[in-house]
Order: sequence, then C-alpha cells, then structure tokens
Amino acid sequence: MTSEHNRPLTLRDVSEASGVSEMTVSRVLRNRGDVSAATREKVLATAKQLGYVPNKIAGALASQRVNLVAVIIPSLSNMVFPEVLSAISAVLEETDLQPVVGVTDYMPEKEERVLFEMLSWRPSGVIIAGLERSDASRAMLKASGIPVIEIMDTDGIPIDAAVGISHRRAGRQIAKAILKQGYENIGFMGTKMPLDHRARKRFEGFTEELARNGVEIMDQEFYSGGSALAKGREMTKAMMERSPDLDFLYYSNDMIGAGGLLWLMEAGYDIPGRIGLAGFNGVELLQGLPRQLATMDACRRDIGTRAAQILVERLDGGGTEERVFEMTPTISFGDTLKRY
Amino acid sequence: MTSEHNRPLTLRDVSEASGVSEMTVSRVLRNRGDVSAATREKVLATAKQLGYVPNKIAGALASQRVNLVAVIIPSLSNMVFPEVLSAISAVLEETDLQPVVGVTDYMPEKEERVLFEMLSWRPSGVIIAGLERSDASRAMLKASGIPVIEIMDTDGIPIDAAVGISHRRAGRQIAKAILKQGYENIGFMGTKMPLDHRARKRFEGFTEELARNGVEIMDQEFYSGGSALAKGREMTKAMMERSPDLDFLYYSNDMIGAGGLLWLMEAGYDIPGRIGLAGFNGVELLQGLPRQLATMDACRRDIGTRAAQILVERLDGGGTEERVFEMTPTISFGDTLKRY
DNA sequence: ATGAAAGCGCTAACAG
DNA sequence: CTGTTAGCGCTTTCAT
Repeated sequence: MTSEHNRPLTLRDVSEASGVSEMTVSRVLRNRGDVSAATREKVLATAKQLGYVPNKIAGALASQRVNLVAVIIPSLSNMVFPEVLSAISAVLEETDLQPVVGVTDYMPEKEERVLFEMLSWRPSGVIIAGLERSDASRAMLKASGIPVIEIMDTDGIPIDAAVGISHRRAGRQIAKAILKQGYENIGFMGTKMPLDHRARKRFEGFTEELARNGVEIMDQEFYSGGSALAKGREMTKAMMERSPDLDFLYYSNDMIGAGGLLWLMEAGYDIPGRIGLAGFNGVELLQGLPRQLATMDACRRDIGTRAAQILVERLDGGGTEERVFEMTPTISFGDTLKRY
Repeated sequence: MTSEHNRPLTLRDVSEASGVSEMTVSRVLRNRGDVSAATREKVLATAKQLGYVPNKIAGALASQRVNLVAVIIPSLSNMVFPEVLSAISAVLEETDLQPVVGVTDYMPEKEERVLFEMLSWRPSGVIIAGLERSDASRAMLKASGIPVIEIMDTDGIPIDAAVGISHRRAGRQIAKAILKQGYENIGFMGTKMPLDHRARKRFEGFTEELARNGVEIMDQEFYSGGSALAKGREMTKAMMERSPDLDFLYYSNDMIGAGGLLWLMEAGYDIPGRIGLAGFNGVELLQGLPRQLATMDACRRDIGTRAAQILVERLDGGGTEERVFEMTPTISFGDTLKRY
C-alpha cells in the first residue's frame, strides 16, 4: 500500500529506476529526438509502473513554453458561452494546446483580476469575449506579447484580432425584417445592459433602423436576474396590459422570448398575425417549443472555431494580416414572424 | 509605442528599475515579511508603471505551491454543472485558491487524459464528479497525494471524500411518491446511460422500488443527442401513442420532462389527473412554463459549496475524519404530480 | 528591514 | 543515439 502524502515522483526517480539518463527519459516522455526502441520501451515501462506524472511547471519554466490558451468569457450560465467554448476545444484538441477558462461575470474589475491571474501563468494565447475593457486589461494584453483574439463582437477596434458579428448590424437587420413585414407598434424587452455591450449594440442598431424609418419603440422593459423564461412571461404580460396596441415584440434573447411566446399563446393571441415575436441567439435548447421563435443565429460555433484556428495560425507564425473577421448572422423566421 | 513581441518582464527588471533587491521586490509583491513603507511604495509604483505580471510558473516551482484546484466535470452544456461550479467558485473566491475546469464528456478515457494534464500542473486539490472511474484515474488520484473530493454521488466508495446525494435513494423516493398518489401505469424516458452512472442509479432505484410494490415499468425509451426539449416532446408523443394506458411519466431530467409536458398540454391531457409527470434536477431555467413540473432538487449548490469547504479544510490541515457527506434532496410536486 | 546564495524539476544546447 | 552542463524566474534559507 502506498502512503498518501508522498512526494510526487520526479524525472530523476524514473531515471534511476530505469538506469537511463534524465535527459533521455525526458526525450522519451516528450517524443523528442531519436531514442532507441529498446531504451524507449524500458523508460515507458518504468514510468508507467512508477505512476510518474511529469511536472509541467518545471517543464514550462525550462522550455519557456506553456501549451495553455486562456479563454475568458462573461458567464457559463448563458448557454451561449459553453457552446463557443466547445467549438474552441474541438479545434484545440487537434493541437497540443489546452483551453483554460476564466469567467468575468460581466464585470470589468473581475476581468482584470482573471486576466492578471491567467497571464501570470504565461499562456500561449488569449481568446477573450468582447472588445470593451479597462485600460489596465488592455495594457496587460498588449504587454503580454502573445496573440489575443477578441470574440463575439466586431463593432470596435481589436487589440490584435477579432472574430464575431456586428451586433449593431444585427439589430438593424432584424428591425428591417420586422418593418418589412408590416409591423409598426414595436415593443422591446431585454436585460439591463450597462455591462452587456453586445446587447446594448443590438438595441442601438435596432432603434436606429426604426428611427430611420420614422418608427419609435412603443414600449420597453429591462430586467435582471431570475429565470429568463419566467421573466419573459411576466414582462410580456405586463407590457401587453400596459400597451395593448403592440403588434411586435423584440426580445434581446431567446429565453425571455420563449417565455413571452408561451404567455401569448395561452392568452390566445394570433401569432404571427395579431402579434409577431423575435428573439436573439438561435439556441438549440428551445427546439421543441409549440412554435419556433423567430431568431437570429449568432454564429457561436463558427466564432469559436474560427477564433481557435486563427490563434493556432498565429502561433505557427503563419498569421494573416487580417485583423477583423466578421461573420454574417442569418434570421430564421420560425413561426412567429410573418413572411411573404 | 511598445513593440508587440517583447520579452515579458521579470522580477529583475523591477528590481533594477527600482534599485531594490529582487528578494525585497518579491516580498513586497507577495505581502510577505517586513518591508519598510517607503521601499514598498517605491516597488509597487515601479511594478505598476512597468506593467509587471509575476511569473507564477517560476513562483510555483520555487515555492512548491500551486493555488489551483482542478474541477473535473462531465459537461458544461448540462446546466447542472455550471451551477455546481459557480458554488465552488464562490467559496474559493474567499481563499487564494482558483478553480480550473476540465471537461470529460462522460468519457472515462477523456477523464484520464484530463486528469493527467491537470495533475501535471500539481494543483492543490481535486474536485471531480462521480465515483466511477478507470483504475488508471484512481491510481493517479491516489498517488497525487492531494485532497480529492468526489461530488454529486454517494453510492460507492470514495477515494478520499465524497459529497453528494444517493441517486439510488432518489429514484426510490420518487417511485414511492408516485405510487402513493395512486399512479400505476408508469413510463420512463431518459438518456442512454451506459456512462451516466447517476442517471443509471436513479433508474435502478426507481425500478427497484416499483418492483418491491409489485409494479413494473410499462414502457420506456432512451435517447441521446439533440435538443432535450424536442426529444421529450417526440418521445412522449411516441410513447403515448404506443402505450395509451400510461398514467405517469418519469423523465430522467427536467428538460425532456418539459418537452413532454408541453406536448401533453397541447394534446389536451388532464394533468395531473389523467396523467402525472416528474423530472429530475429542479432547474430554475424552467420556471415560467405553463405548469410547474414535479421534480427533485439535486442539491447542486449545496454540493458545490460543501465540497469546496471540505477541500479548504483539508488543505488547512483541519479535515474531519468523515468521508461521505450525503445531502437529502426534496421532491417538489409542482403542478404535475397529484398530492392529497 | 534587506540581501546573497542555492536550488525547485525540467529542457536547450552542445558534446560525444 | 546518449549524456553533460547550464540555466528558466522565482522563493527558501540563512546572513547581516
């Protein structure tokens, strides 16, 4: 029986146990350089038998290389980010890079702390959500000297490279579609967005486009916290009672949109005739609702994939000169937005 | 303008720029030992001005201490795990420990890889979901010599400590409740569970308890992949057409339960009179459905909190002798399970 | 209150 | 193909 709090094994232990120099053991374990099949097997066998786990800390310090990629996102409970994450992981899995996730809760100070912590591990690159950040964060990223890929948003100036969609344009685009289908009395519901810049930009694009067509939002409401589905339901009820003339509701995300949809259906509204609805994100989760909510795909998987690819390219030295990679989201009309 | 690919700053740079020895700079930056207020400020100022980010790799190697906790979970898209994670983070934020997340996708081999990777960074502790794992994984954990907290499940023998609920008991408990309300023709829907041991244990407990009362499951169906809400809808439709006598449906998770609920409501079933429903997990997400699905809270937040606390205690040397911490989940009847 | 010396466990670079 | 020698950037330990 091995005792529990034993010193972890070192390369030296494997070296001694196998009668091979530390250096050769190291080479075997990393598949570097030529080693005779005989010694290779001997080393591998003893390493395994001993249960040796290499010390990456020492390895990283010596080699000045860390195969970690810092991935910094605002939240894990948003459904959107795990998806981006898994796309990133999928790409990185084909390299020797490993994603390490940090969460900021949409707070600039926390982003700063998380960034500082992660950079102090000297990762090979950073993938970070959004383009808005504190001067300190920006300075750290610039000073790090590693590739920095900012994702999700392209409305702004990237530090290094950006992959995402234009949320302003997305807002305009959905506004256009709504107006084109003849809706005129439009309500908006969304999160309070002092810190969610992408939601804010969508909203701005949305109202801008309406304004250009002489339309103003008839009613609006912002929430924070709570179950999004329940919030969507409550807010929709309240808004329809307050502003019964509304003939379209635009939601800043699909979850509250789904809540609204469920309430409107129960209340017997003709959808999309009497009233239309649209959300944002295209979350797969919601397939299975009685009706398919109109929404706009935010290209989450594409963004994750592309960002990781660009990072890998830059690390391989082959980076293009291009800095902004804008994807084009598409509207899916579902069953809640009229179409000719 | 600073050039982009500059060498990161070292302690030595700060030392030279401030005219203070490396050692003293190090002390200031870590708040260790006595340093005069004057030098402290000088050092802090130059470090900040230079934009120095300490190199944790070197620090960790020298101090033989890493303030990282490996948190290994099967999935991020399950809603359940991000919640556990945030509870863990909340506790660790009050210490100097940092969680680092690894995802296994429910695959033992991937768990092994992830574990190996993470252990090679010499974390201070491990929090890992489940009790079932490969011999190799178990060996690595044992050999690591660090505290290992296995979470979510208590039906089995922990390596070091376990915090969770008994899924077998949970299955029995819901079966009891269902039978007590007079339901007799019971159907089951869930994920294919060769690898989801907790779902399997719930199912086993469930059927055991039914058997003890002379009841056998009338119909069952297993799925994998796809949108859970949509799957729940489809499977429920198919099952009700196949076995119209069913008067209760037990779902292995709330999402498919919600899909089933929506379909049954549309189909005009009297719920919970003609047919009852129950899910598992108590996901807040689903508040806002037309009816509240009966479910069982899996104590996710409690588990995360308690696990992190125990880990911290063990690292402080104060660990209790106790090894298994079992929480007690509670049934919430919602609107889909009769109650007297 | 501050500094000097000696590693932490590994790998780069160079010999043989 | 294998081994030797120097560090990587920090912290520990021991002086002063």
